Amino acid sequence: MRTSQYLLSTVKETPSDAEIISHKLMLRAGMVRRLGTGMFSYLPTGVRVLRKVEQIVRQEMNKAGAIEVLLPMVQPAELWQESGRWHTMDAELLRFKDRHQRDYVLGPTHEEVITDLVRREITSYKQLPLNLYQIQTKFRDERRPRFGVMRAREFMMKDAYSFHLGQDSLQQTYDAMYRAYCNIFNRLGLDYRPVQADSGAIGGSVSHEFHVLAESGEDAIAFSDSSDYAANIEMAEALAPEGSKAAADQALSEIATPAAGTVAEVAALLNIAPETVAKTLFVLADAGDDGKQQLIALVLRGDHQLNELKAEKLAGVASPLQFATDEQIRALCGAGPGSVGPVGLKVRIVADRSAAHLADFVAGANKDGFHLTGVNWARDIAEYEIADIRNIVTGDPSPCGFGKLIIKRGIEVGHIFQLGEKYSKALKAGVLNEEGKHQTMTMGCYGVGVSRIVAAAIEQNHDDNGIIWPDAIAPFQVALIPMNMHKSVRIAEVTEQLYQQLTAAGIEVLFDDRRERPGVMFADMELVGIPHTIVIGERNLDNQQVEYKNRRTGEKVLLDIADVITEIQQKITC
RNA sequence: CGGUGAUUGGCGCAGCUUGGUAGCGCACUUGGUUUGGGUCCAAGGGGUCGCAGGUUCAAAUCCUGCAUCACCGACCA
Repeated sequence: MRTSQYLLSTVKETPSDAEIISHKLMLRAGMVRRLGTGMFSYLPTGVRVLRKVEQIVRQEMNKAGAIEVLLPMVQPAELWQESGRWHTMDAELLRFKDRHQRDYVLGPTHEEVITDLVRREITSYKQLPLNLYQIQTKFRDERRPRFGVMRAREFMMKDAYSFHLGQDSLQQTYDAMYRAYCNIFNRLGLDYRPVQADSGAIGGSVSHEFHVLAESGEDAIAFSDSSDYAANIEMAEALAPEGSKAAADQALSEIATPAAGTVAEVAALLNIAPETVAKTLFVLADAGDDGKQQLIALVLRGDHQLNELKAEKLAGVASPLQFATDEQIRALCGAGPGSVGPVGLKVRIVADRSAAHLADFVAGANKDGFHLTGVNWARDIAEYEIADIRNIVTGDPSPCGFGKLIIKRGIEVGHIFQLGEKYSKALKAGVLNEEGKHQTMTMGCYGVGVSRIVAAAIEQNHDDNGIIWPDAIAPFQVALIPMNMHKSVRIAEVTEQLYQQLTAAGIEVLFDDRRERPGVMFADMELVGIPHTIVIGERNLDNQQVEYKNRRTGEKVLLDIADVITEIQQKITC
């Protein structure tokens, strides 16, 4: 490709609405333009990268035995009503009507459509297992789209859905997808980690997220510093503190703490560490027989944070998790949220493992402006349960039993999930089994955020001058930069010849034939992030040489013109 | 959805307090100059000042409403 015939569309200044580096660089490098909130037009350079990512995903999916399909983006409401998500998905689902006033949705995902397709096509267990995938545009009406294509409303996704007669078969495909995903991210050249994203519900570990590690990541991931353990921070188990609990030494006593509501204020006032203060939160319980929702007290160590997902999973806790209002708390405790504690409460009390390990601790007195010191479990609070309800913090022991946890940030670019029968049951998707009996299929689903990978790759690969593409997904592999081509016939001829040879060798070349000054060309090629550059100048031509420069390492070497093709082929690592 | 802020040429911004019908840099066009790291000089083209209404002799500027966009928060198979 010649720049004079290409739409490079690079810009010097950063549009003011770009926040993170990948968004800024994608705009500056002429990859995307914003059309509306969370909607982007892809310019030629952006499309090239997107297609590269797609192609790698496609190849690895095919290799893993999945079969490509293409499903409609516009889907009839009936299917969503059948699965129940017409009502449960709510605002994220973009709905609209056609000229006949029939309801439709813009597909945010395709479980319904694929399950409908398979229930029509598949009738016998002999046709299973089956793993179908597509690479297609999705639309989710996110409440807050941000970070450019990273969290856009319209985005490109690979989604695969597998169908099985039973759990064993599902597990096999799940494992195959896990390996395929590792292959994909290895080939993309990204620093990523598979992360446990769920456990429990069906038993074992049934969901993994694949995260590209980056400071700007929206998700926090807990890693063991001495094993392969990695889990979404929401899922990481917080173990009970080691050793036995200290004995109760102090007597229970009340102390005035005027104007001290938060743990930090109480700790400062009493000149004690926050971890010796217990904080008490109230959530609503499931409705009882009378239809009323009691409160449940959750007690945490002052320096810890409630993990809402863990709390929501506690038996008896209303789902979705709802916090009690100040009025409800006052009605129960006789005090405001800043002065409440577990002593004397007439409701169910759940203490976090670490909070339950405290002795002689401080807690609200259930009397405005007062706290209790010397509080002890059992002695002062007869009935309580112990559970893991907090977020892990750096330094916690790893649940795998090896090492301590460290927390890093990641961008979720893949998610594999064992769905079970959720959709196949709702849509009555079954086959006849060996006994000739109808059996509901078991499903798995496997997503890769294709457009998000593009942004994540930039987050991980850039410098002050712009993007540094891994070879596998670079829009062009080689940039040809001639010096003064328009004044030197010799330069023009050599460059033209190199362009022909490289292109003939199957290498993607961007030949900068614009009538621009060298600085402009260097800056643009670096901004766009082309990994390998060849500079053709008079000086080196005298020795039948050109200069090679590596975008990532900055390495510069002189190459004999005759060797350029073979040298470049060796340097391209994909 | 709540909070905050923004909206002036393709992009980045000034002008608004104190009303008098718009300016700078980049980009673009033309001519010259320069040519291994975003040259320099000159001359040009391009704007219903987000939309609607109001106040006023006069509104980018003051008032009201709306829209769009962004940030923080909540939310996110």
